[in-house]
Amino acid sequence: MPNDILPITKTTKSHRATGRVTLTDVAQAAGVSPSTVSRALRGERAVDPALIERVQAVSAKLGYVPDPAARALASQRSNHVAILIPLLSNNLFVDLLDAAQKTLRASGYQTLMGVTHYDASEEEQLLREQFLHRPAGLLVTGLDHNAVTQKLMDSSSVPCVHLMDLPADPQAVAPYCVGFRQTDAGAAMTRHLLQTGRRRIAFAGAQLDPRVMQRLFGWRSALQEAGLHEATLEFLNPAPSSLALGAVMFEQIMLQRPAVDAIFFCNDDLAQGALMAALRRGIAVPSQVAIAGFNDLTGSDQMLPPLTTVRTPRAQIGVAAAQMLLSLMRGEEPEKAQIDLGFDILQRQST
Amino acid sequence: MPNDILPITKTTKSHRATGRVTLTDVAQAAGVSPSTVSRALRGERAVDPALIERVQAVSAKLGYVPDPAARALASQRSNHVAILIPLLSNNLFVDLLDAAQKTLRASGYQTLMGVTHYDASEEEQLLREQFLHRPAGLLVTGLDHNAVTQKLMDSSSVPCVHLMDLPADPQAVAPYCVGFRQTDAGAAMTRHLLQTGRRRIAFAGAQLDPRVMQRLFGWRSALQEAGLHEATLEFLNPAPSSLALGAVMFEQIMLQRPAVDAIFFCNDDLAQGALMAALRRGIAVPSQVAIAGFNDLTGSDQMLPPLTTVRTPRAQIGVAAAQMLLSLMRGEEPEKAQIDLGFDILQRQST
DNA sequence: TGGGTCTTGGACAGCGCTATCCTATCGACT
DNA sequence: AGTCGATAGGATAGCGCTGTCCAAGACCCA
Repeated sequence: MPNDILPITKTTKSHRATGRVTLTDVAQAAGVSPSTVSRALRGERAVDPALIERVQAVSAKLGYVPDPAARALASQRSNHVAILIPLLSNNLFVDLLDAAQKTLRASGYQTLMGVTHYDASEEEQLLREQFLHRPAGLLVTGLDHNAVTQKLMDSSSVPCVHLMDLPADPQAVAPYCVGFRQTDAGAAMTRHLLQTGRRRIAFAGAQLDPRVMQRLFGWRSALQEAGLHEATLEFLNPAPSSLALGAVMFEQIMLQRPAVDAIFFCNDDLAQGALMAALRRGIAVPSQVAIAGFNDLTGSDQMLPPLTTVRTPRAQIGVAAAQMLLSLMRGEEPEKAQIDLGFDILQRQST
Repeated sequence: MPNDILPITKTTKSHRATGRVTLTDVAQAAGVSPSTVSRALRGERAVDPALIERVQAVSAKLGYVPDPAARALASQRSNHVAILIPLLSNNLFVDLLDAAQKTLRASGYQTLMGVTHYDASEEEQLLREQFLHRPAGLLVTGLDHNAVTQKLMDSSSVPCVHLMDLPADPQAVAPYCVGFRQTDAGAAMTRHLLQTGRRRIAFAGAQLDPRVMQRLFGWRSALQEAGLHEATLEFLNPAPSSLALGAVMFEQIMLQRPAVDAIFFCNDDLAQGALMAALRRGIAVPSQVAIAGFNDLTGSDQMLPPLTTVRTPRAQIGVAAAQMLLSLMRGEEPEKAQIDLGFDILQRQST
């Protein structure tokens, strides 16, 4: 024999170096080609029912699990869904994330979370990073994005659903979105306060993100309608909202405009802080001043007095948006491109 | 010519079908081999500094971005880090997630979040799913896992850091973990209450996860030390903690044991709910009964009276655990396998 | 000056899948 | 019977990287 040098023996020639059970292993064990296994397992194209069953049995016996990385590389798409939210420190978004994540996972998708901190350039950067993973879909908060972000989304062909907001013009050929009309909600709460006989209704807003601004616009239009709007009743602070800030804003308002008879806070944490401050100062709520919040965050029903607020369907938004995205990812056209989940005025004792 | 059939013309033979700028494109443009580009960009092995610079310049000019899926497939590891937390509805874990996620992202890692709902089999299932993505590292809450989960982690060779808890025996050849001693914290708060002259100190716990139980043990041992422990002072409820539950438990305790002079709640949301209930009932805090909480959640300083609680370093835990994981993923051995970040008793007016 | 080590670049073979093309078989209809 | 189309399986070529092996040159010391 010319070949006197022993060939390097592959000790386990039937096994991959990685030790992983591959599609090929299943194919060999089932006596079919890898293509067939791939098709049988994915339900792609027509495969003989008996074969499908055999392949599934073999693959279960061997404990085969498809490799997402190989899949992503070969098919140019992954089972990731990116979700961009502004903050993790606002329960509102956490509820949204929780609901969306749960719904997507039930359909086999992995959620990639990104926190934008209300920063357009951070949003852009996050989107770029997420797109590298070839997400199958995208969930993004709000409708306002900078031009580059918008272009990234438009040119990517990744299905995208927007959360929380609805476009001002319902007729517009708009993106897919699930939410409610923030402006209407702001106006509705203001009208509720008017109905309870209030006449000097202040608006207290923090963070000043687009949704807060829309609530402000709603408040304005309702007051203008009633002929009661004054610019000096607007108290805006760009800092993130919190109980502590609510307390501070409350005291500031009572100092500057002692005659206000209602304050509409743009978020419940502010309103909760205000309620606590009122308690400390001995200011009677609602007899001296009514206090209203927004979002019905946890604890608002436990306040003294319990807080009147706007109940917003954030968990439902998360679920509905995820479901819409799921159908888009299946290549279907959802029944409605825009879903308005509405809101409720939750009247409690603070107004 | 025998070949009278025109060959299918590759219209853009220099471009990939996907249109993506690949490593090979960069290599050609820079006049080097793909291997060299790969090495230059990753800082792997020694490459001529001048070459590195040229490759970087070319790659920046072409806008090259490595494909994570291809990378994961070829190298058998990804830039994902899996993080398992029990709940998203407890701010404690959200803070942890936020901090860890931020730290990891700064080093180029993508966070894959998993929510276990305190369910061992869900934890196991999540871990299996996450492992498919070949995470570079794993962050997991607590030290208690079922046998299968433990085996999965042990046999995976994925570096893993445990959050929040420390093993009872500091000498044990233990896993990597960052947290503080829950038992000590429970005992410390109890001793604080004893120091303020309280003698009938109840413990109110919800959720009853391992950390709550350790706080309970701390409370027990401190009271036993003082000869003041009674089993009937323990009020435990497996429901998730919330303000509403805190209010209910408070009223229940005041009804069953009207003579208690202090209640130590296992979490601030319970304590906050209790404080609100006391306010509604006109029960004086702290003169009739002192109330203490745990975790210093947002709003505890705004209560009436402000809540005495244990400040726990959850954000720091997230950061430190992420940093420890980063060094493990670099293949380094961290200075300490266990980091105790301690806690503070935050005395406010409720005790 | 000769052999050894160290350094640096390239060639090449996959990683585990999917998509595309191709072939064989079957039935139906002219 | 012959042609056509539809159906179901297989062969093959990548997807875009990395890890391993190899070779060429630089460097060093005796």
